[in-house]
Amino acid sequence: MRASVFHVLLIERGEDPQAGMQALPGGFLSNETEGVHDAALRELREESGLDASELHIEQLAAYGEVGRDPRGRVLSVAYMAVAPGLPEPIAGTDASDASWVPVDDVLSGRVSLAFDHWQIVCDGVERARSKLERTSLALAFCDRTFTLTELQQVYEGVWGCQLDPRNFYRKVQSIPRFVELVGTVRRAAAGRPARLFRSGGGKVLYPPLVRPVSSEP
Amino acid sequence: MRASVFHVLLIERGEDPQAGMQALPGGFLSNETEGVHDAALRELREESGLDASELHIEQLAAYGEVGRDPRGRVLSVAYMAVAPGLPEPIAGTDASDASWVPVDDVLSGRVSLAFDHWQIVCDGVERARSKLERTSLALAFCDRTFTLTELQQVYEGVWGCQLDPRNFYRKVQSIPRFVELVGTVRRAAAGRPARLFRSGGGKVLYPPLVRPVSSEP
DNA sequence: TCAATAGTGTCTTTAAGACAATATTTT
DNA sequence: AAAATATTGTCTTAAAGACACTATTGA
Repeated sequence: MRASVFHVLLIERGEDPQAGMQALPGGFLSNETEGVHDAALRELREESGLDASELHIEQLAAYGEVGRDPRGRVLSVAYMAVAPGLPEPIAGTDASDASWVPVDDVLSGRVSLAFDHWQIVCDGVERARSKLERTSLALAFCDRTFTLTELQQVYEGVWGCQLDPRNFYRKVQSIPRFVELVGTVRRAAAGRPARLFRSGGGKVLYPPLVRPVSSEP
Repeated sequence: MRASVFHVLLIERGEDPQAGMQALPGGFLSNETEGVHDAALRELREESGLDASELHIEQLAAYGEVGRDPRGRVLSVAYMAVAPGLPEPIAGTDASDASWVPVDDVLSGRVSLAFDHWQIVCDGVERARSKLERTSLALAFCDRTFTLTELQQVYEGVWGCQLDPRNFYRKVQSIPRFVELVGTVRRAAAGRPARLFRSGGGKVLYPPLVRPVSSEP
């Protein structure tokens, strides 16, 4: 299996301002009885067809400086949802404007985004990188059961570095309540079958899994 | 010198809703030409007399669930400013409704707050505790020059734990670009004068200064 | 010289980093 | 048997934790 790549879901804007640009899915709060969290779920569903109610989702920050949107001082509350590898959005549906883009292409500017969405992606990526160290967030990138190789690929993909599998195995299994062995095994195309793990229930990693220094230049 | 205590600035609300309750300083955005960051500085100045433009200030999060404010779905964008020990707000001024309250009194519920401000304080405290590990945020709690004892008291006060001064001295001075010796010395009432340090310019602590496990039960 | 505070040194334990070898599967 | 992947183990180095002692001041 090749290495996992950390992607972000983008849509192509259909309307001005910035029609045709790539952007994060989003929209405006509806009526007064909708909280910001629900609005985030609704907008994601409307624009990409994804239901994040079963995913890890957390608020990133609010963006409300003047000039970030030509319509005036628009206040955006950004959320980050985390999911394991998902299928491509299906053309011809509600989600046909959506696509998964490697975060590196966004961070580096190879894909440019509308408004200040580049900054929002940066903040989200840094949030994810940081929480991988001290929380079990990495499991949100995995299915309910997973192999340690898959878990390692999450860390490598998000941190953008290579980790030694032997040291990773030892470290991960030494953190109390991080992962827990389930009896079964996953059979791959070739090679020795991998043992399956699930969450050990712990939310805080202690001692933390500290990323190598190279990750932030 | 006795241990430092981590405080939060609260005001007594003068108007309904929740008149008379303790609350975080805040208010509404003014006109369309004011960004959220500037609004935070303005409200802090108006309600407490503090000028945070020279302080460390960062956004915490946005709070916008229904039911958090009786006036409807009010969206609050919370900011956290960090300062070294400050004088008591002076009675008879704009700031006379403001006071410094130990965060423990808020977290424990001994002092109860209006709206969902308890949650906001919790989030801010956790943000500070967490950033002390991997960033030089602790220096924002110190004057421009400081002693290592003072720095240790910041960590102890924010984390709510005791640290061994010998291990702390060694650890702090081993982190590249964290602190830097300045030639001079601070003379206290009694005892050996302490060497003064200043920021070493680094913003990221690597290796991190990990808090002991007891801090989060 | 005593009380108070600052700072250094040493030993032990634990975790991280760098490696090589063995195990279990499919083809 | 060969290729592919998973897993375990060892040695070295670095960091954390637990200690006791020395240094420099004011009273």
